Amino acid sequence: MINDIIFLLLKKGAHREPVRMTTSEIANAINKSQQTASRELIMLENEGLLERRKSTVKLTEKAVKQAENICIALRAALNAAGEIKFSGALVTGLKEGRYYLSQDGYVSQIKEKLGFSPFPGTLNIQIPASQIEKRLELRAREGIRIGGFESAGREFGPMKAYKCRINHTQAAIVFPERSHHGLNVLEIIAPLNLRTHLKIKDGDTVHCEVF
Amino acid sequence: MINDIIFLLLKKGAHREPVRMTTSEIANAINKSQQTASRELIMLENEGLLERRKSTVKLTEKAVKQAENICIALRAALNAAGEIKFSGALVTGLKEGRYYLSQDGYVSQIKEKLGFSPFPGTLNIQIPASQIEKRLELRAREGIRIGGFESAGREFGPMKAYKCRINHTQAAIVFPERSHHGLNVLEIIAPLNLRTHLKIKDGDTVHCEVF
DNA sequence: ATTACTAATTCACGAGTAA
DNA sequence: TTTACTCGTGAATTAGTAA
Repeated sequence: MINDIIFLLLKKGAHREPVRMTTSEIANAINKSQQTASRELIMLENEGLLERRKSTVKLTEKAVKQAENICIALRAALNAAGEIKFSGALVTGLKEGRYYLSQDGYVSQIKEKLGFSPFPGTLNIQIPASQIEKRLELRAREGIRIGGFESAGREFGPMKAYKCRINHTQAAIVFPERSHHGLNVLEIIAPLNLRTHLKIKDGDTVHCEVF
Repeated sequence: MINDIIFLLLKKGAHREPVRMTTSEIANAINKSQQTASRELIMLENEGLLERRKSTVKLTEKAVKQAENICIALRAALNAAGEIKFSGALVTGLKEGRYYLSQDGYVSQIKEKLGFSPFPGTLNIQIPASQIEKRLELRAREGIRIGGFESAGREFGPMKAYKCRINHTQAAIVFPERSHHGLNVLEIIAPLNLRTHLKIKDGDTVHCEVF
């Protein structure tokens, strides 16, 4: 899964700068013999995961990448558990949603991957700071990827979507990869105009349940 | 380090509800023989990391805690690289800081572990939503633990502290384990009255650099 | 001192199979 | 079916040393 020595070196900061550690010290730290530590270091070196220079060790970029991937996978697995619900006040956005959601590049993907044709416009929900951790948690989840594309010389970035219900109506939260909003605004897309359909206006509290 | 089977079960959501998986299926998923999977499951069961009931498996609280700790340690090690800086507006808190920081249980520990005698009062900095991710990152780091205690029949919870500089003056960020503040307020303690020392007032932008 | 080789040992693995 | 036992094999680990 993840190598003990790499984990140890990570904790010692060996991905930042070379760390002075003998094979015996490493062996001691991982509860193995000096011989095992020596052998493993040779193997890790051959795999290109670390570099040595007169009894200093430094992790390579490759090792860090590998550790990061494991970390992300673990986090996703651990979090994939709980239901996520938000509630916040309806606010008016910058009206760009209408423009983006009239781009066929987005529309066709949303139809295909989310199963509805989006109303041209986003609903913006301002969530309190207490829900921001949940927002980060959600974003760490797998989600549905809407790819970016180019159209009329302009570039449209990719985004991630999560199916949800807004006051019990089918919708989706979208996280554009390059968003103009801060962490406290959720952007919602839906097959119809939620404002008129749900009879809601700015300031009303809106509930959002991810599934 | 982290067990393949536990990782697999986590991905299958076995920490939420019992998951139906035979030893052969598990063996297949981790590229081992059915016999090895069986043996490992027995061992994990003996260690109290999972429970079985007619070919369903469920991870225990202990297993989840263990995985969480590994995840946090990994994240902390990986992130330990970058400097963390905050900047935000000085705000007035609930004035409880003064009360807490006159408790000898806290004062003596702060003297010992942070190396200064705290001015009785906290400085509260309101950070923008864009810095909340950094705040979570900081909290995932090791930090200096200030233990909880009881005094005069009242319970004082533990907290974590991180040495920092406020506008170049020595101080520390504290995270009470049970905080009244949301994620957007940082509480700072220092050896002197920072408001008068730095000549700052509510609304002024304050810079905080962790090291 | 430290590292890494070779040889001895131990322990993890999977085949076969019973329950 | 599935699970888990025994046991032979070999890979992983350590002891003993050389460099």
